[in-house]
Amino acid sequence: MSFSICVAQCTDSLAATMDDQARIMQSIGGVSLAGHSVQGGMALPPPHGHDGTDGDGRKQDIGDILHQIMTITDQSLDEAQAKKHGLNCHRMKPALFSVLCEIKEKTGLSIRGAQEEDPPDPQLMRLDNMLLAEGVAGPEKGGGSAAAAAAAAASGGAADNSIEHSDYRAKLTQIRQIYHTELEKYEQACNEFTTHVMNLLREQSRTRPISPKEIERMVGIIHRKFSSIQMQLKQSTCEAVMILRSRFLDARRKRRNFSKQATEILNEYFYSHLSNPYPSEEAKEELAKKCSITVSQVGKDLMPTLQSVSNWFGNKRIRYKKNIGKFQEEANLYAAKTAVNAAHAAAAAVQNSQANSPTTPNSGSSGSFNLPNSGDMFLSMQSLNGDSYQGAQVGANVQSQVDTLRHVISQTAGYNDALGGNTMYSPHGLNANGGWQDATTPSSVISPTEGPGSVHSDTSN
DNA sequence: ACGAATGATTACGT
DNA sequence: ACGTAATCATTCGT
Repeated sequence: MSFSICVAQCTDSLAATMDDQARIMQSIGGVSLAGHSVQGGMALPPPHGHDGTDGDGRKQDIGDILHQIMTITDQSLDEAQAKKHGLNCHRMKPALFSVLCEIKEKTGLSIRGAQEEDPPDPQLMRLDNMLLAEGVAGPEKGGGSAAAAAAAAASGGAADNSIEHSDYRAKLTQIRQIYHTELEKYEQACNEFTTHVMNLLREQSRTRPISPKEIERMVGIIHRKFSSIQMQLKQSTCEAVMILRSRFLDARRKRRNFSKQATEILNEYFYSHLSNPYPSEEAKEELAKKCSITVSQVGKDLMPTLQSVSNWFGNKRIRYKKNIGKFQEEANLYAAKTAVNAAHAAAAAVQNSQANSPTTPNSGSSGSFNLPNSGDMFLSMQSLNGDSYQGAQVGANVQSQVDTLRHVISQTAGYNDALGGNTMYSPHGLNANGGWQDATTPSSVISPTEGPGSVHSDTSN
């Protein structure tokens, strides 16, 4: 469509003269059509000097309309609505619209500058990954809370065995919650704003030409803006998690020792399973639970978690292996304790079997691990020390240990092994390679770093 | 204050 | 995933 035709339409509807055409064109040209080859053989005559006021009035009229269109977005919504309606009904509207279309076509070509560089922002990706890894983003970690609930239930009402851990998790879920609500808010706001803008643009496209491409571009801009806001949210969330994490780790770094009882229990297990001190998952759990139960919760002693038990055994194994001599005394001590347990258990068993049927050996087991594999223990100590000290040792320790061991005894199962002398179990510790060898391959290659029995055969000490 | 003991973490291997 | 070995950081006993 040519400009002249459009202007002709325009002037037709206004029943304007040729002069008026020229004036209109001039005034439009004033907008941004300078240099445009509008003429098309129709030369622009200079304005006649005599049609002054009338022409000026119309010029004013057109200018007004244009001005109104230009400033329509600056006005309040109601005003704009009213004006828009007025403009839409204006006689000159279709013509003007066409003019604007053409103008736009000529000038709008240059709007092709900032093509969205969509390659995802590496930093955003980093943040996303971190949030995902930290469990803030991504699927609801129902597994974790369910597991925690299960653990709490399993421990039979006993408090969660990792206060700090649950504290950390609580804080993390808090962060997570905030993050998600904020994110949702942003998303909602973004959508709302986008639809609003789109509606607005569609509405405006009736008065001024707006291509779908432009709307798309605008939407893209909005999305980018909002995603930059989201990035800020993600960033601050990450920071919060990092702070929480570091604080949590700091708290854990400030380690506290286990309680005496907890250490006792762990040591008992260790030395009674010296041949294979690798507690199973269940055994570890059992140990952790026992330690937590034994320990009075109000104390400031650290309650071992399953992880702690694993750590403890890891440390113990390595340190024992590194310097068996140093642990000799401890080993003897716990051997004696276990012996005491066994003795008590044996006595109890005897009593029991006297009172009841002797054919129910393990009936009293309360589902605890086979704590003192005493056969293992006795032989182990014997071979380590070279002579049979155990009787005396037991005698020396019975009185002093009875009280502290009572609770263990009550929980002890499998005492029949001790009674029956389960010699199938080979007493051994480390093999020649420095590792704990298989329980089924007996060996005499027990090599403490110092002479066997050279120090600790003295039981009175 | 110092060193030993000790719980936790890390790097690495399987 | 779990174990070992080395190491860190704190606590404990002196």
